[in-house]
Amino acid sequence: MRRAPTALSRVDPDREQALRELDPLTVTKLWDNPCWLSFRLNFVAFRFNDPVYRWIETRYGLVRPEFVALYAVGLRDGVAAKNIVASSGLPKNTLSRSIQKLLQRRLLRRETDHDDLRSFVLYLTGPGRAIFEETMPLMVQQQTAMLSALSETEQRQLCELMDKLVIASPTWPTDLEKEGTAS
Amino acid sequence: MRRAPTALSRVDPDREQALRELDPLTVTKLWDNPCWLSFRLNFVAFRFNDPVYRWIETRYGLVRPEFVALYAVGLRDGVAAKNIVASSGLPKNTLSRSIQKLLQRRLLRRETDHDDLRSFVLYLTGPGRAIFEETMPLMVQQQTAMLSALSETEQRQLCELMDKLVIASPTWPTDLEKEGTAS
DNA sequence: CCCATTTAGTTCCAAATGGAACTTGACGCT
DNA sequence: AGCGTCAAGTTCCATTTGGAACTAAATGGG
Repeated sequence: MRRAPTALSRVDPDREQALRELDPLTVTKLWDNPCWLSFRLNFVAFRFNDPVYRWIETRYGLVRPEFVALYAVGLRDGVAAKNIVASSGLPKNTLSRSIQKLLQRRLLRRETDHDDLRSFVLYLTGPGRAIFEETMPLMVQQQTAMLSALSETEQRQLCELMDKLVIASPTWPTDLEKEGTAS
Repeated sequence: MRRAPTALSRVDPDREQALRELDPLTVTKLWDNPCWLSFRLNFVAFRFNDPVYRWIETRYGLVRPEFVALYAVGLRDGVAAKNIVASSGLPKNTLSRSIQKLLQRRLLRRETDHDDLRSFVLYLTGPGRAIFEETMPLMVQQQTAMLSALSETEQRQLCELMDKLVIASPTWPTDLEKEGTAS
């Protein structure tokens, strides 16, 4: 149960380089960790998220859940808070507050949903869309930089593999459970 | 700039199923989002992290940064707080507190590092290791469940692709920057 | 058609978080 | 050696977070 599947053996100058630049514990978590998947996912995701959210914060004064909401509405006009909650994993009171702040700053606009009077439908205002459109290319640029270590073929492979995982996700357990493995 | 690279076209019953079970905004973020990579990474990582941390919390009363610390020491005896900070992205005061709590609960033990008297070297106690060893198989089980949608070959591919990304990571920009792309 | 249950969003408040300043030790540089 | 800068870990405190209770609307039996 000790090691990750990727062979650590091959003599590879890039790998040597990476091993030298990364903290020894990080190296352990990446290559000597039975849970290699989650740590690598989190690691790569963090290297995307962290610059993005820091930039958004310093540039627009929007904190993470606020940008999550703005970005969601930017992708899909007319969503409701419940959709952002479902798609982000953030608690609904956090998102409620974030949306309030975006409404106050006139980056978002909302109308009551005539099919469900409890609910509101959200839209970007002009300034809101301006932020979205200024940020998107930078995010894509960061993604491109991160993917540039992979060939075109490998990029497509990665996309397809992630795709398969995501499609299978409804079948995954939502709770850890001790299996009834006797003995 | 609108869509993700994965073809949405193919008639695929599993995909149909997934599209029906997921929130429409989630579907947009996954398949109609120029930043498909980060969202898929975050999505899959969340589906691992969330059950794990909820279980740890209800079972042992350890909150996320506490378990991060315990797990790190479990993987690599004798690390210091600074290593956990570097490898986790959590702020150092948060980890300082988490380690204090683990010390109080006698799940961790520490000695001053004789090579650097500012620093402490951390070890798991018996009860600490018991938690680590009880949790690890459940985490591996969750990972196995999540990977079971992929064939052996695909699992190896994914591992290798993530590997390449991680190895390239030291070259990635740590800040978003407007490129000087004229016109 | 009414009442019990669920759902969208908000409010409350105790607890967690994280930036900044601080303490103590290490590391260079002359 | 002596001194300025840097690093490991802690403490302080204003802000953010998120569980739980709440309001109002929808849903679904009987």
